Amino acid sequence: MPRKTKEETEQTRRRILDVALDVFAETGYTRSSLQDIADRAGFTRGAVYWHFKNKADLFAALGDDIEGESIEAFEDLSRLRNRQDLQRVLCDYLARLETDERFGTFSRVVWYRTEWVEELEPLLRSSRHELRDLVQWMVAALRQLASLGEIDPRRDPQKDGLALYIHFVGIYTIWMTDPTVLSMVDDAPGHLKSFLDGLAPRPLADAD
Amino acid sequence: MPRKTKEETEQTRRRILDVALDVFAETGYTRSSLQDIADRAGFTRGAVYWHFKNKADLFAALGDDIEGESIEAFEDLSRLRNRQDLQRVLCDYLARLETDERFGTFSRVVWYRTEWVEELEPLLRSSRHELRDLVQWMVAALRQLASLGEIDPRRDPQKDGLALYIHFVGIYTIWMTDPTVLSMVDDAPGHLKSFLDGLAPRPLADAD
DNA sequence: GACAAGATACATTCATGGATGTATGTTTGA
DNA sequence: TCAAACATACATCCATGAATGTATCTTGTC
Repeated sequence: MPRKTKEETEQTRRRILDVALDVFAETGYTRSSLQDIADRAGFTRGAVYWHFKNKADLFAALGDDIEGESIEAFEDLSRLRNRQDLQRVLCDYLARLETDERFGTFSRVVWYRTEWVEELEPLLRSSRHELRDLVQWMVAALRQLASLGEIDPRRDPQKDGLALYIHFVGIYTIWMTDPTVLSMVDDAPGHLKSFLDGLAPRPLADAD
Repeated sequence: MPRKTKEETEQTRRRILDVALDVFAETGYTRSSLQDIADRAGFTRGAVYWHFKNKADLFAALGDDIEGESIEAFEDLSRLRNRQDLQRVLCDYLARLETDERFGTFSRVVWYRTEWVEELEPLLRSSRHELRDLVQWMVAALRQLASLGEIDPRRDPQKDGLALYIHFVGIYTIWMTDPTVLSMVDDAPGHLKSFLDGLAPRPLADAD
């Protein structure tokens, strides 16, 4: 039954996107066939090819749809005024993985259900690389906070940035590979806070 | 030219294994074809099918060949006598990723070049799951050290075990996704040591 | 406001290629 | 000479992508 309402058309597009995320999460990107996606969405491959150029394009559309401006929180350093701001940025991102199911699932697909191949580099770049570049951002963030007197000036921001990155990636990866081990909302903030507090100017006597 | 010496036969088997590791690392498991592997090894698929049942079997053989008794270091807790022992076990494992190139490459293939699918579960289990189960081991290890007076008894081994696991997985993952960010041999020990030292009975005054 | 005309939103079909697995050669070392 | 150690050939399957079919919504026109 062709030629539907614009609204119906948009529904089928979203339906395909939703099913694709599930299928990718179950089967992995490479082994997922457009046939299977179309079947489970209740359409044929014709519908998929109408809305998306091919599987890679479908995957990219999924990313655009889900990620949106998620990582933009890491963009502007100037807004970081104290350690708590930094903690909030990091924890908000982590918490969203748990809160926003589609975001969490998609991230898991990107990291652990998709074999890295050159063809997919531009698609994975947005997700994988942004996370990879986070070290630099963290070092810069710590420098910024140090200049504001929020961090002991005698510390090495390079080294602390790496340590912070280790914490972040560790939490990220553990949750990715097994969400039952820790909770992004309940456990992550405590770990990051205790680490960031350890960077404070005076060890434990800042009762100002 | 069939019917070779036993030694020659073993050479082709190893050659196929070596090439397979390279191909898997480059192309990813799913997209690697036995055709490509055979070509680059200088044989035909016939040779591959002679030595291995199929691709999954080849992958499993690779794992057996490389991993060997690598994780057995984590087996017996009883040998842990002090914090340094624990640090050594962890650091040795991490360092081996960098030192033993085949081990490092294979681990990367398992985690980041292979889409998780049911068919491969028994194969990935040995690598992925052992790492996943490490939390439990770490908690137990910390309990053991606490009973030996190596760790402040007022601390929570459950929480510290998770924190240690976060460190370990963080370092592991960062190196996996980009080995240039940190060195397993040079950087990892320092990070783990400073964490473990923080668990000592008396904060900073144990100059016994 | 009714009615073509054309575009849309798919379904169907087909051609192609690539990968797998198996069956069958073929040569030579033991 | 037999069987090991491959090479070759073959049958099968499945996914892709494009081409084509088609029914219906939309739009312009009177």
